[in-house]
Amino acid sequence: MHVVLPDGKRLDLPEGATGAQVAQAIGPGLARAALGVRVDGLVRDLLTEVPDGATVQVLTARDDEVVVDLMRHTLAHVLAQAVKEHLVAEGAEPSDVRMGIGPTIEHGFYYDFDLPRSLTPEDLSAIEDRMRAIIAADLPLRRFTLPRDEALDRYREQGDPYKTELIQDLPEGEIISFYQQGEGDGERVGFTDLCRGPHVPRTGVLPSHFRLTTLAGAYWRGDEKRPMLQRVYGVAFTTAEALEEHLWRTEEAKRRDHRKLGAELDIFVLDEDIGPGLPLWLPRGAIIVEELERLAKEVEERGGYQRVRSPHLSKEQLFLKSGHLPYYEHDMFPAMVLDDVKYYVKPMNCPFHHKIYAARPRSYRDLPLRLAEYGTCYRYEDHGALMGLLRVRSMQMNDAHIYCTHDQFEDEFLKVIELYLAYFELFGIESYVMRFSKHAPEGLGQKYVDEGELWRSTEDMVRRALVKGKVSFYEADDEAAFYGPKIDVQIKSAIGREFTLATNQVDFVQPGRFDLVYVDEHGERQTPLCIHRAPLSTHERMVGFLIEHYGGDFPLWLAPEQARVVPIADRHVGYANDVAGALRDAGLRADVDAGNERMNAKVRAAELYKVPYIVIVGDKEETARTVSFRSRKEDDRKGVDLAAFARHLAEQAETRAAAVAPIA
RNA sequence: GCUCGUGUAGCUCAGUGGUAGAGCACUCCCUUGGUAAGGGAGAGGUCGACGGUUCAAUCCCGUCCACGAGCUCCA
Repeated sequence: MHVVLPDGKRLDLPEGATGAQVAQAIGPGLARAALGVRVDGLVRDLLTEVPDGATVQVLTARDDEVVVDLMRHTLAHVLAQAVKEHLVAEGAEPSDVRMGIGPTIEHGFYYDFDLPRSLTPEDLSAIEDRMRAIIAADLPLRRFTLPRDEALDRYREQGDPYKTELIQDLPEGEIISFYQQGEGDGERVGFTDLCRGPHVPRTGVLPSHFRLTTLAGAYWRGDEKRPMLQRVYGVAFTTAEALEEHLWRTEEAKRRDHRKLGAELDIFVLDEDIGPGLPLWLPRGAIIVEELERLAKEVEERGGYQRVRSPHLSKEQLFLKSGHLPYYEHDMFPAMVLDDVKYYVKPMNCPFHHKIYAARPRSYRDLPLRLAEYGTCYRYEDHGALMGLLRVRSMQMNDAHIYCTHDQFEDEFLKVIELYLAYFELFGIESYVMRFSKHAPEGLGQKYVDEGELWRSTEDMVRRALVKGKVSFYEADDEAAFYGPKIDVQIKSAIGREFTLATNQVDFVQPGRFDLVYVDEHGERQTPLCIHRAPLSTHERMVGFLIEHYGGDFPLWLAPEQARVVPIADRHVGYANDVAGALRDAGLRADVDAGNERMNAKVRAAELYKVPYIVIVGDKEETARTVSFRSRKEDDRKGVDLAAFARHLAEQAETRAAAVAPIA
């Protein structure tokens, strides 16, 4: 057999040659440095046979970004071996230490275990020490294969339900590969794992720049009905600098965490007496929410939306009609019973808007009808899912429902997408992913209304609209709403957790259930389509996200306190009040710090509060009717005309400017 | 909801089987200072809640609640 090298040279090899033999044939130096191979573009390890005629490139430590994944994968096995050693050393039976899966993830790896006892954070450092010892021992990895039946017997004999199940899910006749590192030798246990690979050739090449980070529970195969395993997470890098940088970034992210900044900047609080997931907006937070609403109202007014208002409660029958009961009941607060009638707090505004649509006959001339309301909804989210403002139980939706004909759908749907893209541009949101969330046929009648044909045709319609609008997106099965497919905009929080921000959903179900109709140009009664949209998400989640996005350093229009005037001495308080008054007259939020403190302390306090403009006034300013300021937005200035300064800030705020031009 | 962890003053955190401390913040007094902490005094806590063990519990045990990490779920 032969392989082709990247430079086009042909290399003849004995039958069944592995990646290691390719490296050896090229040269002994390369053989020592080799960590893996790239076979026809795919990363493989040195232990696996290469196919005849393949193009093979030998990978070394220089191929950092590729081999780091091989290393992480092998580190997961080393972790598993270390955990096994750790527990066997304290007397556990080796067969009681069961392994789930141990894949590579972004920045590192994890491994899931079913163990005779719970691991504690103290165990982690002991396990880490054992991992380092395994690396120091430079154990060679050995790859071998077994036919599916033999592999199955092997794990059945060991009474291992997890690996048995994994193999059972592989197709009949499949050859199963295993990786083994080390032989049984005193306290060192040999470790063999069912694994597809690829791995580095020996543990000695693994970097010491790794750290076990967290201990957590994880359901076997991600299924909440199945046993919960113990998951150990680790991060690993090829250099100490990369590890340090990662740990530093993690710390930095914590400083941006909206829960921390939200408390420091007095934006919101959560109170035990009120309940989990029910945030209180402090005055400063309320300002941010109201600025967002002001923006949305302006934009929607231009977009032909009409504002409506609806109650927080309704009788059961409304939600039976809408289909929220039973499809959505799990997420609703339980009913309250009054005079033998059940009332529910609303989890969504749509049924109310449908009733507003139905409040009078509609003609095709009324469509598209766009009804907007930032209604407060309540959803009974799982305790464990709650997170600051990003996942709450009381939320104000940036909601609207667009009723339109099938012909109008594409246009309206794309207009909504354009709307939230315009918002993202305003906020400077660049890293997001559009997810086209579709149903899963097996969920029909359970998670999704049982209308298979309608689901398919609606999804096709959405896909056509997206393609026509040249929007880049990916498709995700089993992520739709119960009433139809949707577009979700996925973003990441400061600490890296992914969640949905904006959403745009199609509803082909509820208009029919509510007998919503319009009379078309032929006098026929037709059922409209409904688009649910929340381009600013919920105001809770949006503010939570924006706090992190800006690191608390809001653009002027969103800043709760836009300017703080600091008088240098008590005799300047009068003029400081004049300055604040002039700014307020210009429509700005400005305060005077008249407290009994030195100016330095006041400047510091304002800086910590991230006030965009700190205005300093003393004798010079008072005499000349000017201000001096330091700003988070532009260069510091002294002796600026007060009226010009007020105009400068007012213009920034009115235009919702991100960048600031200097004062003319 | 599940697994693990945490819970002491408004915040950040010490601490002990004999009912508690620091720094910052807060209040008052002195200081009137030109761009990130001037000085002093004072006030502030049922040590998350409820049970149990004990002569005695903030500390040990149990249950619950809240929060955190992750899983599941989701705007």
